[in-house]
Amino acid sequence: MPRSSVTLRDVARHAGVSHQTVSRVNNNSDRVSPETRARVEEAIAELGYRPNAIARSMARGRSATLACISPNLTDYTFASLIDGAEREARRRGYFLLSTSAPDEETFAAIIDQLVSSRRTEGMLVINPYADRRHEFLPLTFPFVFAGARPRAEGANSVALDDVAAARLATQHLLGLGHRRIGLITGPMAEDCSQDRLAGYEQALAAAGIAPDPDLMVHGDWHASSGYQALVTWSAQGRAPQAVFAQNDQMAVGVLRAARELGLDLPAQLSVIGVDDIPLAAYFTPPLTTVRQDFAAIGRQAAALLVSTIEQPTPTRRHVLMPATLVERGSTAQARGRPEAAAA
Amino acid sequence: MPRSSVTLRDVARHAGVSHQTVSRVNNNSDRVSPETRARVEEAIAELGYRPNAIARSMARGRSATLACISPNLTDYTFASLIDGAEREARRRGYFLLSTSAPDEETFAAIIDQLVSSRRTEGMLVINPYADRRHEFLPLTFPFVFAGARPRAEGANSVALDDVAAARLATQHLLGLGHRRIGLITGPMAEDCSQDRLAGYEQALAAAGIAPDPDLMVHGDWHASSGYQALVTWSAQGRAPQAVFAQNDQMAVGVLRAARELGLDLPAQLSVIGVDDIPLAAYFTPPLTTVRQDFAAIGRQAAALLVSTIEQPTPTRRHVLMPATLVERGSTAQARGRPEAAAA
DNA sequence: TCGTAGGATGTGACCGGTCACATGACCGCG
DNA sequence: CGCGGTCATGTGACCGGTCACATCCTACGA
Repeated sequence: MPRSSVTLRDVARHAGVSHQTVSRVNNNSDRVSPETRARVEEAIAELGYRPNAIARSMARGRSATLACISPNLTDYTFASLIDGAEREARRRGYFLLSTSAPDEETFAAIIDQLVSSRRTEGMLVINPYADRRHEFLPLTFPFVFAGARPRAEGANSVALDDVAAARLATQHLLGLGHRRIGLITGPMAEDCSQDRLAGYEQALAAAGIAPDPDLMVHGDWHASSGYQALVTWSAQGRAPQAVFAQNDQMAVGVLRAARELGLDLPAQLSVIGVDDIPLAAYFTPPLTTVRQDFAAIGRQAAALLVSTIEQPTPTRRHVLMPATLVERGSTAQARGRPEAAAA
Repeated sequence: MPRSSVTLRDVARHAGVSHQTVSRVNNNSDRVSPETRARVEEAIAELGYRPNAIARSMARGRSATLACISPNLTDYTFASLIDGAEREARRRGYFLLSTSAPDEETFAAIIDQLVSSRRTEGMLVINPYADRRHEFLPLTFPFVFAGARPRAEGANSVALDDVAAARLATQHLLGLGHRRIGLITGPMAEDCSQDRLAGYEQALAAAGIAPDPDLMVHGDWHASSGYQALVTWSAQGRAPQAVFAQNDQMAVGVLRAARELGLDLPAQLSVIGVDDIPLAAYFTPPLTTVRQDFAAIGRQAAALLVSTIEQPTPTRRHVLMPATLVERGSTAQARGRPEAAAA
């Protein structure tokens, strides 16, 4: 794998043809005779020629590159989404370049480096409403949002059907006979927190239960906020029978707090989360959760982005992905009323 | 943020100067009079000009881009390493582009797309010995390995001091009075598994204990393999007093198996891992582990890569990063012999 | 008064591909 | 037999920057 800069013209000279003919061979044009093609291919192999992607991008005016930007790379939910997007992009002949921007400032800088400088043809934005970062997005560029509904501007987007997911979780708890169901939300600035709240309320309403504001706590997605929620409820003497945490991390925090408070799990407290993080089955008790298929969301998002780029007519779509219940050990029948079903 | 393709020459025309002068302003050359600079800057702002990164790369012959390739993006250890590398690269004026290659074939394709086509100036390879992927690396290109020792070819590398980390873990267990210490390794093709085995044996030797082959099991980094290890030991009636799992996931698997076997943790079994994954404190009992600073490893690796690129004389360095013990609840004094210290 | 140094600016080629178009050979058909 | 059509190939410009070098102007010392 020689590294010297062998160019198209070097190959042309070596093969005794014009640079254009080499270009045609490179691009599998059918306007080349088999003999010439063979000769050129031989020259390419001999010289170890590899086309220069930068020059090609320059000449073609397109980079065949997609970008993906998320608040960080370490969060499992983002990472697995990116993983899916990367595969799909590759499958469609694009290269996916992923970066992270912890704050708005970095976000703006990256947008400038990627979009304004024309390094990329489209962009996948994960969690655009994590802060005010969405305000830095140029309007006339192909974007797809992942994990959020598009707002005013209206980019395409792909997300979990958060309302349905929350309904599923809540219904599961209701089905077990629980009536006092606590809710721990994510940051309310994010769509998914809003939507999961809506789903929770819908399920409650369907069971004829009025949501109790004392049973709702706002968390920040981290385990510690779930932990804190239960500790606080408990201190106030108003601990729920069951808790729906809007993500697994917070659910795990609840589990820990319950253990430290000496509760018998799941007998005295049922806990359900959302996501199905990799080690969910290894907590005590194994976590019941509503699974979302991040890889599928990523694939969908990448596919949507590609079609947005390639199709002249701008579509405005919001794709919702289904959630599935994964029952493990952290939820159980409500005590004392074995068959008290809701609704 | 206008998206039209305003070029350098458009700006030049608008400002009534030559294209070169605009280029000089762009690059903060001091060879421009303040008045001219002001005029050009005004034109830039008016037209919404943004330099085209592709064209610049082309003309300069360098892309100011680094690439990072890992087996996947979802593994926390990789992701946090990349996160650190990304920050450092940015700080040094490079853009870090990260990709993942699950298998050798994809790896080779990506190398081709990134390296041979001159899109990137250097590359960070995470876990180069995950399979035979390292064989696809061109020798004459700036590489830095992360999480592995360089072999024959000898690229630069940065990794945890695995030997010391394993010694630390083993010494911790020895210090608690344990003598029968089980070891669960990662895949033996990887350096870190080898090195962690060496550290374990060193600590044992220093305590005058001969390693017992029956107490060593090979795992695959996944929790299930840790789970399986304890189940098997137990079935054979040779369960150890304490287990050193070469990573946290496997340690968590051991924890779960122990619980299912009805063991009282940590009284009947001490477990220690390596990594300090995010939710380590939320398992039951909270996991004692040897922490490695992935972000720091990533930063170091990026820094080393940049200096390799920028310095003409090729250095061959292998940087080792320190590990620290994080004591939580999964390890405890050996039963019956409260002060039986080793060595 | 002139030569010259050095700052400010302009000129044209070049990076390595692709594009649009030109050319020449060969073919079939009226 | 001449002409249009198709195929294989070549020519030169072009993408949007940067580089090396040329040029012009001014100030300063001899």
